[in-house]
Amino acid sequence: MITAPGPLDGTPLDRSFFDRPVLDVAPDLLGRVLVRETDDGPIALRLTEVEAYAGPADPGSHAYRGRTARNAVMFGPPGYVYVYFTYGMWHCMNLVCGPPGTASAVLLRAGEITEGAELARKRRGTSRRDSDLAQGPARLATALGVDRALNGADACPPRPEPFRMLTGAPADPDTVRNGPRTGVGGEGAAHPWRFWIDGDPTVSPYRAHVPRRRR
DNA sequence: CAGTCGATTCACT
DNA sequence: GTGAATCGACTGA
Repeated sequence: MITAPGPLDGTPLDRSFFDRPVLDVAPDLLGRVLVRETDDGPIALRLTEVEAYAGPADPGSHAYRGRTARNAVMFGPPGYVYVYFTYGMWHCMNLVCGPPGTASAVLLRAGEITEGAELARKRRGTSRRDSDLAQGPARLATALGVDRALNGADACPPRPEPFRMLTGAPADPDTVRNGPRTGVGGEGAAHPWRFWIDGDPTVSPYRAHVPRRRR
């Protein structure tokens, strides 16, 4: 039996897609589809907001002070997933870009769940609006069931697990905007390396960096 | 080895 | 808009 193509079908992105300068890859990821497979079922996310982190020279990047146990995946080959744990509660997910050693990555900040919204809502809370399911990097990771166990996972695997990236429908460059990265302070705030699809309801609100108050 | 603070989110006012 | 939650990586002594 032949079924119509759905959001889970499509051409997987080749690893070479990620083997380019991160500032080229980041805007090119908008509109493309990340598929996450688990025992609970598949879920598909159309990316609407990302941020580029450009290696050891980027003051906003985890790679800024060189390689550590946490950021080691960033220093490896492109097309792999870098997951970190933050604020004692949340996970955020990146895709490594550029040749090995470049230590660049794209933070996946927001997207539209195009398949598996029921599963996402089970993870995120039953009363969530659709546009809120993956509106923010930690919400996105939660919706996809991503945690540190997936740090280093292949986003371009021979078999479609645990992730695959599909070409999707790349965003029209005329609709792509860019500006400073959310929550990034210091020197890193100067770089306008946040990219999003203008007017998309799933894009998260911009917030400037706020230094934590002393207790 | 103790102090600091984070690529955040949520509840509450 | 403000503050709490919550923990571990990183820093510098």
